This record gives sequence, structure tokens and C-alpha cells, in this order.
Amino acid sequence: MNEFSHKITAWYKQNHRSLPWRETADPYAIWLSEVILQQTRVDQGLAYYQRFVSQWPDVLSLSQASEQEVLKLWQGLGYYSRARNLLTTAKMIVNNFDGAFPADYKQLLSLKGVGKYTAAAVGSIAFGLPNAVVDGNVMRVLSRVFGVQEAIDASDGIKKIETLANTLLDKENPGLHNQALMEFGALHCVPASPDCMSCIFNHMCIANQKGLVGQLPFKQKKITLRVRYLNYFICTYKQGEDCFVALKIRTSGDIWKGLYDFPLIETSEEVEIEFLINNNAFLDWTNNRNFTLSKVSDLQKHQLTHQTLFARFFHLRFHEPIAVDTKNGISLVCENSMNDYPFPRLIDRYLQNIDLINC
DNA sequence: AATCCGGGGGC
DNA sequence: GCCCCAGGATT
Repeated sequence: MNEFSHKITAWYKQNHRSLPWRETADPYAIWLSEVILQQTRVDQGLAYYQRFVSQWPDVLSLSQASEQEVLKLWQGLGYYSRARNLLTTAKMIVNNFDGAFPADYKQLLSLKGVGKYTAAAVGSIAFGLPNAVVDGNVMRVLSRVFGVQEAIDASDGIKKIETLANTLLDKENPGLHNQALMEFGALHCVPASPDCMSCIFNHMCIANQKGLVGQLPFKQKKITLRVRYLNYFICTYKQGEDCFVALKIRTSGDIWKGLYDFPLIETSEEVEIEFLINNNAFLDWTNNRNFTLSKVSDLQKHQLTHQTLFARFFHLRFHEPIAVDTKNGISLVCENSMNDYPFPRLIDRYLQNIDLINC
């Protein structure tokens, strides 16, 4: 074993957190944890992991769930394609792999939602395969310790880190090595103001020697923000004691695919209600039915990584049954059963705030 | 190679 | 405000 691996695994044995997916050798549990933790902190993902293993203890039970159920349990975690791919892969394992995760890097890579990182993580941790993981932690630790100054969001920098990671990997115990490196990045070699004085690598860390810790890892790309205005219509119709709400499933090529929101008109700036009601898209689906504007919400700001959303909710109380056109994804749902539907955080938060929709 | 996809937390 | 997080799919 090389000195780097020796030091970092020794550090890991002393300092690692006790986490449920570390108490098992079950590939299903390890895969599930890795998918949940993609672009997600342990603190945020832990409760989701526990709910998922509790609801679906094995890959067979998960494979029999509906997409709506999986998205509902995933609600609030973001990057919802992970949840849809999770279900796809569970079905692949049951149907194409005889119910067992393959102990092979390339076959793991063929699974939906499993890229190089997750294939290496599941392979090394569950099966002892000799593939080095490269995630945000590994990028940060290796770029600092070995002084990699190439941009880690461009191909040459990434390739350099990948080569370094595979050279350093302890092939006798790759799962331990990989987890140690990531845990060290998560707990000690943190993004902002790490404690380099007490670091096990401070004598050999090139970034520390050159005073570059604050500048590594280097990224060259800037994120560009898009601003969108979402004018939502919460359309209700009261029938007897029941309040029905028109929900709309989100479909193609945009945020929140598979989740539900309301009929909306999107604009590039803030607009008046008169503009919205005279809009063709609005007239189309209300089909000239009679309604009362019963409430207008404040403007709600919701920040995504690449988008700033401003949403306003217009409550429309209809006096005759709402036309349900399943072609455009609108369904009339009893308010009592809204808990079964997965909503984006923006929608869920608003619904929590207003408590009940006043029909 | 570039772009898109969420939400929460640290500073 | 800006950056980051146990990244992956699509084009």
C-alpha cells in the first residue's frame, strides 16, 4: 500500500461517521445510498435513505413501486431524474440481472442513473472491484495535495485527477480507500477554510506549501442564471362536501419532470391578472367557464441552481365543473388525496402556508 | 464539450 | 449573494 492510502485509511478508521449504509454489504442498500448522495450532502440525504429502505427493503419491492410513489418519497430532494432512474434500474436488476446487482464495472455502468462515479462506488464498496471513485471530494483533496492546477471542470483536469485517483487506489481494499478519501474531503479537506494545521497531509500537500489551498480546486466556468415568472392558477370546484383541484403533471424537457403543479402561464416578466386572463392559453383550457378570482398570493421567490423563479398563485373558484382535458396533463383531484402527489418544493411550501385551499 | 437538472446549507 | 454537494443524461 502506498503512503497516501495508508495515511488516509488510518485517518478514516479514527474519524469516520457512523452511517447506516456503512453497516451493510447489501449492494442494493449501497447503490440506493450512492444515488441519493449524488450532488447531495449526507445531512440532507440521510432521512431520505432511511425512508426508502424502510418502504422498499430490497430491489424486488422497489421494482414493483409506481413512479408516482417513488417521486413522492423523493419529494424535496431535487434532481428528480435520479428517482425515475432509480425505478428503471430496479426493474432492470429484476428483469435482466436475475434480481442481483452485477459485480462488474461495465455492467454497473449500463444501469440507468449509474455513471462512472456510482459504478466505481458500488463496485468497490459492495464487491471490492478496483475502480477509483472521483467525486467532488476526491477532486478537492487530490487537486490540493498534489497541486493540480488545471481546471477540474474541463477534460484535462478531470483526466489528471482520474489518473491520480486510480494510481493511488489501494487495490487490496478499494472500498475502504474510496470511502476514506471521500470522508476526508467531507470532514477535513472542506471547501472553505480547512484546518490545514492539523492535517495529516500538511507536510506533503502542495497547495498548503504554495499557499494555494483557497484557490484549489480551480474551476473555470461560471453559472448563468435564468429568470422566469410562473403565473399559477389554482382552480377549484366544489361538489357536495368535496373540493376538487386541477393538478397538472410536468412532462417534457424542463424542471420537475414527473412532478405535479398547476395550470400556468409563464412570462419573462411580472404581468397583471388582466393580461393572463385574456391570454389564449388560459382561455383554451378554462373553456369560458364561469369563475371567481378569490385570492392572489404574494410573489414567491424560489431559487434553483441555474434559475431564479418568481411565482404568483391566482386562486380561481369555478362555479361549474372544470373541463378535464387529459391530453394536456390536467387531472381533477380531490383535495383530500393531494398528499399522494409529488410536488416541487415551491408548490409544496405554498400549499403548506395556505393550509387548506379555500374552495 | 457544453448544457441542463433541485434543493439546502455555509459563509 | 456565491459556492458547494458521495453526478448523470442528453445533445
